[in-house]
Amino acid sequence: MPETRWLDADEQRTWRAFLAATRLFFERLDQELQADAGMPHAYYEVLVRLSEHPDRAMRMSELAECLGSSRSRLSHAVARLEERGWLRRRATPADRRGQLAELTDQGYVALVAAAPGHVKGVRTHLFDQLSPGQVAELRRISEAVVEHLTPDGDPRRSETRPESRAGSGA
Amino acid sequence: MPETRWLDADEQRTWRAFLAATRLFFERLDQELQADAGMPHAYYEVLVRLSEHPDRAMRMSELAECLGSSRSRLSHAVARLEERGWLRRRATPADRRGQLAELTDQGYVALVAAAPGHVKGVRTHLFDQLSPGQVAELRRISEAVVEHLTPDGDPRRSETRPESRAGSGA
DNA sequence: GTGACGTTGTTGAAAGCTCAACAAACGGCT
DNA sequence: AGCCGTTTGTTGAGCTTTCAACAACGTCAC
Repeated sequence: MPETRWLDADEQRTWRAFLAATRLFFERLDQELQADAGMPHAYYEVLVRLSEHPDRAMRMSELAECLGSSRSRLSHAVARLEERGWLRRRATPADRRGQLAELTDQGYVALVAAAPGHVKGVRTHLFDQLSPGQVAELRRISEAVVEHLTPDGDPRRSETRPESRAGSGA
Repeated sequence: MPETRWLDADEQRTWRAFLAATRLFFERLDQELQADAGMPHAYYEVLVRLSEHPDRAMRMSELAECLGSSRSRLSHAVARLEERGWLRRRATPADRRGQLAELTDQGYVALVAAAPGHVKGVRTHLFDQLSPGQVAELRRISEAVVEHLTPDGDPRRSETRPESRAGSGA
């Protein structure tokens, strides 16, 4: 086994700052969303992705993949969201294994109500704290990490274009 | 209520890349740590902080603060870690409310065993994917976000210096 | 068609986190 | 001393995530 290359003082500081920043940021975002809209960020993302897709419906597996979620997690989440009436499940036409998750009108309303506060949080706690150059660099950094951690041929990479913009923004 | 400033296409792309990167990265780190050392990253951090402190012991409240954790979360975590024999709780000398969390030898051994694999993960999945300039920028970005989200007078900001380096590295 | 293998989605249990409520102890004030 | 507000740490319930197991279906070779 090769010798361990420990983090030097600078790297250590970067690493801890990164840990603190992401933790503080995502916790804050989650708290705000929970308080304002009664849902965790993970659920919000489900609604967003559905709202951007034709018919506001998507196959479970496709949805899981573009969210970077496990099938199990999505299954549980969709069950909860269905209880609240924010989406419903339907069978797929061609594949009898498949399930479609479809956003309901009620779910769309909940999304539209939640979106402004959420976008405001993202701006206030992230973008507004950075210079334009830092935003650009953050994107390159993020894309490098995603590229590294994404298995080849993963469709997630080409799913990043904005689709319809209906009631989302984040 | 002021008009919502939605994310434009560029911001949207940055935001989604950032989401994907942090999710992929932290999930991977957690999986590796769970597989190699049988603990989630949150627990690993507890052991690290204790190992860096004099006597390998810290007050619960201080520990919670420097970890950016709620007292409740820490309490549950410490209970679990105590069950495994990786730390123990002791009363504090001067304050009868206080509890000290103290790393055991067994806990130290577990930490030393886990550290190399963890540091390797941090390098492989983060630092090695970035140029030196990007690492520096990531630090500035992170520190800006931390500064923004940290209540004034929060001691966390001055807790970032490397203490002893004993068996940690991350 | 049959069989082997991969895919899809769900389920239940265990683990971790959040939140609100709480008891115990501290500190300052009168 | 007594009182009041604050701090400390814990607890239990509820919720989300993980993990392994599973049933149902599709696909491909034969």
